[in-house]
Amino acid sequence: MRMSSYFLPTLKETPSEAQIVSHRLMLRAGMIRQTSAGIYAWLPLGWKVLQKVSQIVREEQDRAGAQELLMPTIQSADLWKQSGRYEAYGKEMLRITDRHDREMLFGPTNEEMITDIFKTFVKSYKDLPRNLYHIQWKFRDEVRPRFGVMRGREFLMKDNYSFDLDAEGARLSYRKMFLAYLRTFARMGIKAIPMRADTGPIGGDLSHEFIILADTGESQVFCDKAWLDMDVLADNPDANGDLKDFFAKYTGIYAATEEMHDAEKAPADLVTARGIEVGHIFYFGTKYSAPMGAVVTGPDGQPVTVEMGSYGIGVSRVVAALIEASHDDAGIIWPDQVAPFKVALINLKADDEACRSTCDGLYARLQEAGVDVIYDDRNERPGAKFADMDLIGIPWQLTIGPRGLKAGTVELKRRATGEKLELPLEEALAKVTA
RNA sequence: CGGAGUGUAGCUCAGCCUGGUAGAGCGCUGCUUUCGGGAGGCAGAGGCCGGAGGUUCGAAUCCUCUCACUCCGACCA
Repeated sequence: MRMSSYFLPTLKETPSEAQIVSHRLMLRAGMIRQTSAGIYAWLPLGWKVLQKVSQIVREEQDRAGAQELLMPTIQSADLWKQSGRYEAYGKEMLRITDRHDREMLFGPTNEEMITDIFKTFVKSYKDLPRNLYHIQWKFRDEVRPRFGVMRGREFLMKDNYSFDLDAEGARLSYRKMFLAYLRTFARMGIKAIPMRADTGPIGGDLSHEFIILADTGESQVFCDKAWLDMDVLADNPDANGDLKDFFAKYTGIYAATEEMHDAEKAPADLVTARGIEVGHIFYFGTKYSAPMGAVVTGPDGQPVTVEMGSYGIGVSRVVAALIEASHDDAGIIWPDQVAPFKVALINLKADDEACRSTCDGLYARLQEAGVDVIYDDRNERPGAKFADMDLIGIPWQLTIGPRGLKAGTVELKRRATGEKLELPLEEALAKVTA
C-alpha cells in the first residue's frame, strides 16, 4: 500500500475524550472514528487489524473442529420469550419494532437463535457432537460506554455453541475450546490467562475468563508466577485426544479474578496485576436446550436434551487490549502476527531519483515476496514519516535515504526494541522476508 | 440510573462573567526556504458559535426548553 493514496488520517494531537491509552492511540493512528456513544466506524487501518485478529480466531476455531456460519444481527423477540430471557435481559438489550409492530431486537448474544437452528435440523445422537460459531456484530446498550472499543455498545464478537449428548461429551467440548483459546491468544503474541469465573445468571458449573495482563486493565487479578513461563504452542497437546492431562495441568496453576481470589489458596509466588477480559467460556448444560426443546433421539430410542456450552471472544476488544499490552510513548507496537503491515518502507527523500527508484524496486520485490508492506512515498519531512510509522506500530521499518544509498546501506529498525541496523540492501531484504 | 461537566474551524482550545464586525496554535492549500526523528517564512481557504424559542436597537455571550457528547459512581451473560 502506498501511503500517498492510503486513507490514513493520523492525528498529532490527542482527542480530548480519550482516557485510556488504547483509545488515544486508536484515534491518533486513524484506526477508528466514533459515530455515536460507544459506536465506532473502523477505518482502513483499524479494519485491517480487526481482520487479522479475526482470522487467527477463525483458524483456531476451525482447528478445534468448530464450523463457521453467520447468523443475523437482528432477531425476533419470539425466540427470547421461549428462553425466558426477553424479560430477564433488561435494558441492555436494544429492542426495536418493525413496520408491522413486530418486536425485534439487535442481538446481544445468540444462544436462542443457534439453539433454534440446531433443534430444527439435528434429531439424532448420531449427529452429535456439533460446535458452531460465527463472528458477528453484537449490540449491548451499556449504560455508560467508555474506553473506546474496549467497552463499546456495538462490538465484534466470535461466539460459538457446542452441543453434546451428555455431560462427559460437553466437558470434552469445553476442554477443546479451552485449548483453542489458549492457542488463539498465544498466536496473537499475547498471554491470556484462564481464570476460574463465576458463572453468574447464565448458569452452569464450569466457566473460565481469559484475561490479558496489562497495567491499564480494568480489574485486579492474581496468578501464580509460573503462568508467565507457560507456552501452550510449545506444549502443543494432541487436539484430538481427551485433553484431560492438559486441562488438569493448566487449571492446576493458580489464577483468579478479584471476585474469586482466595488468599489462603494462593501460592507463594503470586503475581498481582491488572487484567482485561478478552474471552469467556461456559458449560451450562441444558439451560437453553430444555426450555427451547433441543432434544435428540438417543441410542436407546429415548429423547435426550442436549448439553450445551458457549464460548465468546470479544474480537474488537482484543484489538484494544493488544494495544494496552503493547505500546510506548511513540505509539502502538503491534505483535508481528496481528500487525496491519509487516514492513514499513520509508523513502526519506521522495523527490530524489535514486531514493525513489530504489524504493519502488524494493516495494515491488516485497510485494512479490508476499510481504504486507506499507510504502511511505509521500513528500513529507523525515520526522513526520518516522513519527507516523512509530505511531501505527509497524514491526519493521526499512528506511532508504540519500546518505545510506551513498554508503550502500539502508536502515532497518525493529519497532519493538528500537534497535537500528545499517545493512546492505539485500541483507535487510532477506531479514524482513525471512 | 444518581452526580458533575462540555458543545465555537478538521484537532486542541480562547472569547461568555461585564451583549456591540468570529479568534489562536496545530492541521489543510499555494509559493518559498528546507530536508536523517512531527523545522522556518509569506500568502490563503475554512464557522448559522449543537438546535429551537425568548429578552434586547443588537446575542457565541443573558434566560427557557431541547439534543448530543464526556467524566465520576453504581452497573457490566
